[in-house]
Amino acid sequence: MEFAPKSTYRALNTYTKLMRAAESVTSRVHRVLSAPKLTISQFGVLEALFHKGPLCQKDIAAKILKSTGNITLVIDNLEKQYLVRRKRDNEDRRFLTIHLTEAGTNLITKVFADVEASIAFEMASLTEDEQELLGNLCKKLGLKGG
Amino acid sequence: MEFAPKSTYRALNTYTKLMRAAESVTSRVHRVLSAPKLTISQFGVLEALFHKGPLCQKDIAAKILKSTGNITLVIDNLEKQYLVRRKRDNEDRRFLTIHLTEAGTNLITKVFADVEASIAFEMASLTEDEQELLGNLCKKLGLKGG
DNA sequence: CCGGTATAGTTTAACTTTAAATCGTATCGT
DNA sequence: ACGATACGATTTAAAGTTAAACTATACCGG
Repeated sequence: MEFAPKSTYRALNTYTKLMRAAESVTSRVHRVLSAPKLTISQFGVLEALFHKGPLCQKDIAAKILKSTGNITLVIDNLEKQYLVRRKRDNEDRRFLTIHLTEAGTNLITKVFADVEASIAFEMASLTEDEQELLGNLCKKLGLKGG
Repeated sequence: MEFAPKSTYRALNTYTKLMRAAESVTSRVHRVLSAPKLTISQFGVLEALFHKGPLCQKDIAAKILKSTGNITLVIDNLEKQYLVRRKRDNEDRRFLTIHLTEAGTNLITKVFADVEASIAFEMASLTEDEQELLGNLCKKLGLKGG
C-alpha cells in the first residue's frame, strides 16, 4: 500500500463500494434480458423509444451513451428483428426517425415490466428513506462534470 | 407510462441515479488511463496484481468480472508489453501464476496514484459523513445476491 | 446561387468481450 | 491403477464497441 492521506482512503473505499453496488445490481437486473435475447444496448434503445417516443439516432446515442456508429448497428439488428423501423424525415433528409413497431412495443412493454420488477426487488434492500438518501448522494456525485 | 406502485417508481428513480453516478464518475476516472494507453481491463489486472500479489488467471477473472477467455487475451497483451509474466505452477501444472514485471510494477504504481487522486477528487463532492453513508447504503445494496 | 461549413448517419478497421468447444492436467471413488 | 469427473487455460466464432474516414444533406454569408 501507498502513503495516501486518510481522506483518500475513504474516497477509494466509497468509490469501490459504489462500483460494486452498481455492478452487482445491474448484473442481476440484466439477467432478465437473456430470455428475450436482447443485448443491453438493444434494451436501452427500445426503452428510450418506449418512454420518449420516436427519436433520431443521434438522440438515441446520447441517451444510451454509445457512439453513433454503434447505434447504426444496434438499430440494424433491431430492424432485422422487426422491432423498430427507420423513417426518413422529409423536413430534413439527414435525419432518420426510429419508431417502435407493434412487435417492438409489445416486447418492450413486457420486458420493461420485468426489469422494473427486478429493480424494485433489488432496491427493496433499502427502506424508503434510505433510497431517497442514496438517490440524493448519487445525484450530488454525478453532477460534478462531464 | 405503466401502472406501477409508488414504491416501484422510487426504486426505479434511485436505481437510475445510482447508475448515472457510477457511469459518470467512472468515465471521468478512466480518462487517466488514456495517456498510458491502458484498457480498463488491463488496468484492472495490473491493479489486482499490484494489491494482491501474483494470481492465477481464474482468480483475476473473478476479481475483474470478466470471462477466463478474455483474461487469456488481456494477459497476452500485457505480456507483449512486458508488464506481466506468466509462470507455470509446478505444484499443479494447470495453473499459470501471473506476476508483475518491474516495468509493470513501475507503471501501475504511477497510474494507480493518478487514479487514486482522480477518485479522491471525484468523491470530494461529498463530505466525510456523506461518503460513509453512501458506502454503507451501497454495501447493503450489493450484498443481496450473486 | 455558391462555396464553406456543420450535421446525421454509414462504413471500416482495430479491438474487446463472451460463450462454447477443446486441451491438458489433476482428483476422486472404486 | 482406471475411469469418470472437475478444473485451468486456450482457441474459436460471433457479437459489440469505438474512432476515424466518408457520404449525403442542410444551412449560412456573401
